[in-house]
Amino acid sequence: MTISTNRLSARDNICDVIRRELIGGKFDFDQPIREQKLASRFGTSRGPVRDALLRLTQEGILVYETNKGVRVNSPLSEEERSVVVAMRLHLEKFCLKKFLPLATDSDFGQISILLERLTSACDRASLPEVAECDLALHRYWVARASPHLESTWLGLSVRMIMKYSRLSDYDQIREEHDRIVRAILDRNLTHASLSLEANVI
Amino acid sequence: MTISTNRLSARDNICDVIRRELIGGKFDFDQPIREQKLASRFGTSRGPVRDALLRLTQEGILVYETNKGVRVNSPLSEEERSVVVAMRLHLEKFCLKKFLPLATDSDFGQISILLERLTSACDRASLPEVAECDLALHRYWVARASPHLESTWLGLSVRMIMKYSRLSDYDQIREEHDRIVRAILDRNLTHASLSLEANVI
DNA sequence: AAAAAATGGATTGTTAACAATTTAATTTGA
DNA sequence: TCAAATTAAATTGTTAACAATCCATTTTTT
Repeated sequence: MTISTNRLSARDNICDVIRRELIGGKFDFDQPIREQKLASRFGTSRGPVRDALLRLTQEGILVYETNKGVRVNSPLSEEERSVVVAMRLHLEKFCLKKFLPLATDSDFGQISILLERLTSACDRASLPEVAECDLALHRYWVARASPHLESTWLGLSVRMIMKYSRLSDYDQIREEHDRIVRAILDRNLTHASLSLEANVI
Repeated sequence: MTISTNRLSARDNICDVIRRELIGGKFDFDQPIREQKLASRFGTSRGPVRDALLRLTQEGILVYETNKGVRVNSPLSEEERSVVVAMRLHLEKFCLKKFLPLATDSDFGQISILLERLTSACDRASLPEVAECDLALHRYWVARASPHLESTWLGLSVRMIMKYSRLSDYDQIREEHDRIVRAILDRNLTHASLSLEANVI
């Protein structure tokens, strides 16, 4: 989560790195995650690692079993995924509606930068980076519109994006986000919502 | 969360107790929560307390700030709440649809017991207990229909139920849940969904 | 030989001490 | 007197050691 911190702690750092790798598909489903292994990898003790794993558990990426540690959660069924998609869409459309009127030039600048990064990641055809930039872009307007609902949105989105077969067509991703961002810069809510619906599936 | 454990650890215990108290309105909004205080109260060290607080943070009940600890999250705005309600309703109706065909007599027995507890809590007019029993009842069919989405559902529901002005009318609560459970025992999806819509608002 | 019991290694759960940071109180300076 | 700088207390962040539990292997028992 890291809701606005200056210097991010070991825990936050570990959490972000692991989440990125999980999103990028670096671990297999049901694969157990060992605390000590991560601790030595990040050069810390098991404490911060445990904290990070607990957070990811609550996000639904990992599953926890007492005295057995965590493992990568198995993927959602098609039905479950469609429910999550609908919820995320509902939430994100609400956030867009709230965001557009209060968006400043600075916001537009930030969004342009994030779109730039996403485009660049698509060019490099790097799936982990694409997934991360994709989330970061959407997250921007969610966080601006409703900090309260940011963690809810993150949980849904991360769960959605895992096992992302759709992420093969980088041209399409770039195109879809181009369209969303253009609509946002025009403050055109209808168009932005429609573009979002085409993208979040 | 405690996704199926035999003996629950200090962390799980603390987490459940604190969540219950938060739902019951024992803490004020924005009130800071001190680790040491809880630790001595539960007779443990700060470790398990930290774990529990992190979990509740991810559920959205608490807010975390680096080096400053956690505090009770401020309540959702009316708009935000209506979005959460819509999401929860969507999710829970899906779960009902999945649950009804696979429900066994044992399930019906469990649900009846949970309803009994809710009714009893209403009789005692104990708000914390009513809130807890309410959640436990709904949670039952969610967990049975889709363990994957249980934590998502919990996050939405807990966030919804905090600051529960609606929970004043205990007769209505009992009535609404009576209706939902009756529809479930009849395996009447249409009726169950409608009763749910009247309840989750 | 098969099932049950015991063993040892690996892993998680918990603790207490220490380090780093924040917060409040106190002192200092203009 | 008021604001800035300094100190002290409170609080969180991290660590390493120890306890409890799980899991695979070996031994024992029938």
